[in-house]
Amino acid sequence: MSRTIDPFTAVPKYFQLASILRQKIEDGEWAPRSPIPSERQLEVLYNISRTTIREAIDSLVQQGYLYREHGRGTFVSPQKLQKGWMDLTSFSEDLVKRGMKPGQIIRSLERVEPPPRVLQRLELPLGSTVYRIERVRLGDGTPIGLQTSYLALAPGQEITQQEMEATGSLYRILNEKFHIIPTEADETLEVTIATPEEAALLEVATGAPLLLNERLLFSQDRRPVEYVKILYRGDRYQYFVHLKR
Amino acid sequence: MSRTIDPFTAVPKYFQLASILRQKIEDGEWAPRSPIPSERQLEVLYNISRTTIREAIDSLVQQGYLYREHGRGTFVSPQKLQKGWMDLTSFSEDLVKRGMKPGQIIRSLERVEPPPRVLQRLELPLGSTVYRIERVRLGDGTPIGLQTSYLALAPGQEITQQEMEATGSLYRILNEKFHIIPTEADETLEVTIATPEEAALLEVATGAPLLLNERLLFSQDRRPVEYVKILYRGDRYQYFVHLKR
DNA sequence: TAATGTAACTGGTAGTGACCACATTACCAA
DNA sequence: TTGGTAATGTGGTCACTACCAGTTACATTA
Repeated sequence: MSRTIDPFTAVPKYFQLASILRQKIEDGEWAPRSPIPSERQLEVLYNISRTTIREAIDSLVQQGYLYREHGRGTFVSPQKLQKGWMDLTSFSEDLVKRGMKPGQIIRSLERVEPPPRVLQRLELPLGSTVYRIERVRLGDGTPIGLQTSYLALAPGQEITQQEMEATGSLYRILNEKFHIIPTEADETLEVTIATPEEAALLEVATGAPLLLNERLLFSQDRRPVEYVKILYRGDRYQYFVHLKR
Repeated sequence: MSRTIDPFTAVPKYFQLASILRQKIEDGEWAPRSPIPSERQLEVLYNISRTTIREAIDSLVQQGYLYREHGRGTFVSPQKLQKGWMDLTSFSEDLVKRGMKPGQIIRSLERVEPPPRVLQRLELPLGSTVYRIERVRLGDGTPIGLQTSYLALAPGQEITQQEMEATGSLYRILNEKFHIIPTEADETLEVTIATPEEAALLEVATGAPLLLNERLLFSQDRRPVEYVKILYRGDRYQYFVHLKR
């Protein structure tokens, strides 16, 4: 891990500095609620202008690593060890955190013409086709959720079952293969009752209470990318979000 | 509505500019996905340095009003008309958006010694007292949710029933009276079953499915401020979040 | 002793000037 | 027509400078 700034690399200095500072925080070198060196001290320490220092600190404040107090200093946030929200809404990571082994059964993976409601959400013209992925999500081998994803991929942009099984993460495929970086999402949650079909797949009684989670994912430029509907077993799942403003 | 920058006010120029730009976006003066004037043009238009221009634009990008494209320009985000998340997690605002009239019955409002689990969440020593507010939330006059808030207020920091009824918003009181600005929150949602007492208050059958929402609110410096538990009627409530990363 | 004021910190705001990296366009040559 | 290329306009990065606005500690004063 670099402890000094390399002025010759293509990596911006503010980014390098932010990495160095983040490292010190994560290593526990700076304790929570303790002040980091003042901006003018950092100026001397790393031989960087205050403009750049502030840019680095700004980004860490934004990410929740630091907080500022006018006239007093900049302090280390008591960290909750949480990564970005994408990790948290990633089903697999989520389960691992709860000490369960994630798994999935891919029920279907194909290009389809979805219900008009889905097209409307994805802001696509009527008659468009999208990629649909139906999965049963497992925790320690037993069903936990029933997930249907609709991806706004142009014809020609395809995902194979091998890719899904190899990476396991749909978001990694979106990122690496199609250069789509999800940045925002709208989610709703409500309670519903299991239909006979859903009950069978989730191995619960018909009429059992379920948690219904719908998500609309947006990319960098705010274009809708994915519409997902997930039905969770009410007795085996707890939804978690971390909100920042 | 200020359409020009006042250099003499205490309000920072970047903030004034951000307000002006936000206004133009909200008024629809600039269409979604259309470019706003370039940073160099704004420099001339408002007689402000590019440093300040960028600071204003940065904040609007952060808030989701604009997005940048390197080499092309800065563009208006297709807005979903959503304010900050605090407004959305505010029960009243939430209901209004759905076309219902919000209401509440304050069942109790007092300083108590809460269960140890609550103290632990609020990072307070055993034996501490907190402010507890129990409310029934109404939509169009009928019960929708059962809310219990625990506030980490020091003895002496009190809230009166009149204040609660006058402002209606707990967060406004926190902000204006105690200068506490909530900036982050952890929330969980899960499905539960109504106990007889809960069923009576919510006017549903015992055993009816409910949506249980727990929230831990943090202030600027990441100190836990409020722990809330809300039980929603499963048939009358849908939880909504907007996520950014 | 207690009040107070001031100096020396902290982060916050703002301007200027320079150069880099990327995208688009117009134009020219093959 | 095609393909390269240079000009130009965009946001991205960085340095240096100046002053404002809170906070704190300590010396001074009443």
